[in-house]
Formats: sequence, C-alpha cells, structure tokens
Amino acid sequence: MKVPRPVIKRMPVYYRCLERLKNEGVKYVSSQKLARRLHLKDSQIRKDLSHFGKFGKRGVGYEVESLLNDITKILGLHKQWKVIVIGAGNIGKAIARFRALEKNNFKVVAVFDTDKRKIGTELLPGLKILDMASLRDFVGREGADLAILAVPASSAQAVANDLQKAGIRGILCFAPVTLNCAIPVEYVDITAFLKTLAYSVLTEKYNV
Amino acid sequence: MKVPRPVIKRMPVYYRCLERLKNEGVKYVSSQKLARRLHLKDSQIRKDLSHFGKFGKRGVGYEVESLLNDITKILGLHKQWKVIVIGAGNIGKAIARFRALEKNNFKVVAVFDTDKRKIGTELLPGLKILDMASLRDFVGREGADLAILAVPASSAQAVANDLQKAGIRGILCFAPVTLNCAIPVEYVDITAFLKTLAYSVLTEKYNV
DNA sequence: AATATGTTGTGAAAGCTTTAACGAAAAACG
DNA sequence: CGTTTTTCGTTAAAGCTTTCACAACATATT
Repeated sequence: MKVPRPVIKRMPVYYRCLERLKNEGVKYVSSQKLARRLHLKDSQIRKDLSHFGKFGKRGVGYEVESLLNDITKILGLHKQWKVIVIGAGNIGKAIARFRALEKNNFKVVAVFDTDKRKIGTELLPGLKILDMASLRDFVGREGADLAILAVPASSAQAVANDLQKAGIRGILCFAPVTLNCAIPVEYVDITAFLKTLAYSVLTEKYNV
Repeated sequence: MKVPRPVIKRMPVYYRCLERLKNEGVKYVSSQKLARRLHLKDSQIRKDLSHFGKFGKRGVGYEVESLLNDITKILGLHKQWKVIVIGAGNIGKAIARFRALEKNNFKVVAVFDTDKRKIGTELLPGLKILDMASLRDFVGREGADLAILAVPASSAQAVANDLQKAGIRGILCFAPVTLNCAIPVEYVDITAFLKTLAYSVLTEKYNV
C-alpha cells in the first residue's frame, strides 16, 4: 500500500529529532513527548509510524535508538548513496562542500560544470570539478544514484534529460523550474521559500 | 478567510512559470496550458487563484503580465524585503552571494557570524561579515525584515530567540531543527529533501 | 493480587483539499 | 446575428489526511 506523501515528508523530521534525543542520552520517548518537540499531534506520529509497522511498547513509548534504526532502514539510509552535483556556481559549490551530506550517508562523488575556467579546480581534497561532457562516462564507470541540479533554470531541463540518460535515479532540483522527468524529483526553490515566508509575514495575525 | 497552505506554496510556482512565459513573449495563457507545464489540474489552478480574486477572461485565459503583477502583489514582492544572513559557513556564504534573491526583490543587507577570523571579510562589494554581537544594533539602526538562519542545529534556537528580540519578522531556517518561535518560519533541510528523494527512488514503481 | 497510571495501535469521524461538472461570458465564424 | 468554440469561476462530490477515542497491553504501586 502506498504511503501518503505528507507522511514521508515527516519521516526525516522524526529522524533528526530522534538523532538529537540519542545524543542527549535519552533511551525512551513517547509519541506525546515527540509531538511537543515537533509541534505535531501525538496521534499523528503514531498513525504515521503505523504505515511502516509497530515500533512502540504500550505504557512505555519508543526506544530511541531502535526507532532511529528502523527509520534509517525505511528511508534507505543504511547504505551509502552516491551523489553528483551539477553546476559549480554558488549553490553547487556550497552543497559539494557541505559536510552534513556525508554524515547522513550521501557521498558527493563528483561535481560537473561546462565552464572551462572552472573545470579542473579542486573543491575539496580529491573532489575536482569535471567537464559536463564527461558525465555519461563517469556515471557509467563510477556509478552514481542521485544528482543535485544547481544550474540556471534555462538549462535545467536539458541537463535533467542527460542525467536520466546517464542512469541517474533521482534529482534534487535547485533550479526554479518544473521538470519533465520519468525519475523522482524533489524541488528546493530557495526564492520560493522566501516568497511563502513573505506572504506569511504579511498575513499573520497580530500577536500580543 | 484563510488561504490553505498548499495554495500558498503553489503561488510561487505560478509566479516563476508566468515570468518565464513573459520572457518568451507569450501574452495570454489558459489554466489548461499552465496546468500542462506544471503537471497540475487546470481546475486546481483556477480554484487556487479564486482565493484571491478574479484574474481571467472567459474564452481567453489570463493575461500573463497582469496575472504576474497580481501574484507579485499577493505575495508582497512589490516592495523590497531586507534580509540578513546568519552564519557564514558554506550555505550562508552561498546564499549571501546568490543573485536570484535580489532579482526577486530580497536584498541581503548583512551577514553575521561569531567566528573572529571571518568577521570583517568582504563577501561581495559592500557586504562584510559582521559580528553576531552587533545584530540587535544593526537591525535597530538599518532595519531588516527576514533572516536566513544558516548556523549549526545546536545554536539555531538561541539565534532564533535573538532574531525575534531584534525585531526580525520571519525566518528561513536551513538548520535541521524544529524551532520554537512566535514569528513565521520556513524550513529548508537539504538532507531531509535528499532523504525523501532516496525513499522515492527505492519505492517507485518500475517503469519500462 | 488488585488497582492505578501511562502509552500504543487502530477504526471511525471530522476536517481539509482536489477534482469534476457546468452555467456564464467572450470571441470567432459563417 | 445566431451558432460554435473556448475558457473562466464556482458549486458540489470525491478523495485524502488528520484527529479523536478507546481497547489492549505494560509497568508501577499498594
């Protein structure tokens, strides 16, 4: 049975909260305590988890470490994902250098660009910017699962087509466009988040 | 009457699509044509827009430029928003240098950090990294509406408290935490997007 | 051993969002 | 000038998600 998208979007939120609790040395947590931390309803958390199995103990709650492991498996984070970054502009470079990815088992294995002046530059030890023309070869040879698309909107669709042909299985798209793709795509339009935020600021009720 | 959040999240998507159409020189567009571009249902687009007024002409569609102007007003993008960036790490620096913000009427007026070695560095002409200790003074003196929070999760809540006290009205949070705030917050957890993407890749139906 | 307290998992109800359907208006055409 | 085609705005229905409410279980307490 298909799991609703809102549920899937909340799983990483549970994940990071449990990670935190684990670091704080907490052994058990109830849906109620989680709910208070995350501004959700306890019943929603229980219902969400119930889509994947039974993880809690009545009268006790959830064992933090074991639930974290279960969610790790659900999200497929127990094996490492090879990620390539396309576009070595501001965003692309920042992502490539962003340590949180590796901590979460996403390994940036290459960065690509078309700009001759950038190609060959070393972003991190062992991570040089490669020519976009070598994308297909690279993916065929080294393998890569996911791509982070950080190119201008005008070239995003063309690059997405290349990525699919190369065998990439999912795209995280920072370009402000809607792609036509047969593989899964997640969109992160930073200006769109700011626009939503601006709207919220303008329309929020006055708080004393 | 309150506008549903899913509707608000789609408004920037309409915005960027209309912007594109305008650049392509298109004068009129129907809900059906928009829907095909955005992988939505035409009835959804009409219903979404109906929350804010009547913008179309029966038998004709929407005038691209005028609808774009209307959405600009709805989202509050006709006046410039002053934005500060907190945290001059990979993400913070990339955002501060990111030109798309200015094009969308979000002006980065300052970047803050606590690291003595970074303070004073010039990120762009006229945009130096300031001491976090001067935040409150700065916002009081120069004014700022929104903050982009790009600090580690461990300090995010403390900084968010400072931002509220300083008079910031909305936060775009890149830290992987849920904040306790009285002002609007939008979350952009990049690793969370990758996790959702990983899940989709694992569970998608096999396509021939 | 009986009672009190706490918490899960779940079926049913409530609430919300999307989609379908259609009358009304605008333009195009013969 | 009436007919056909197109498309909007809106009401109602369908579909989906969240919340409620409670039985079932677990532990602690007397």
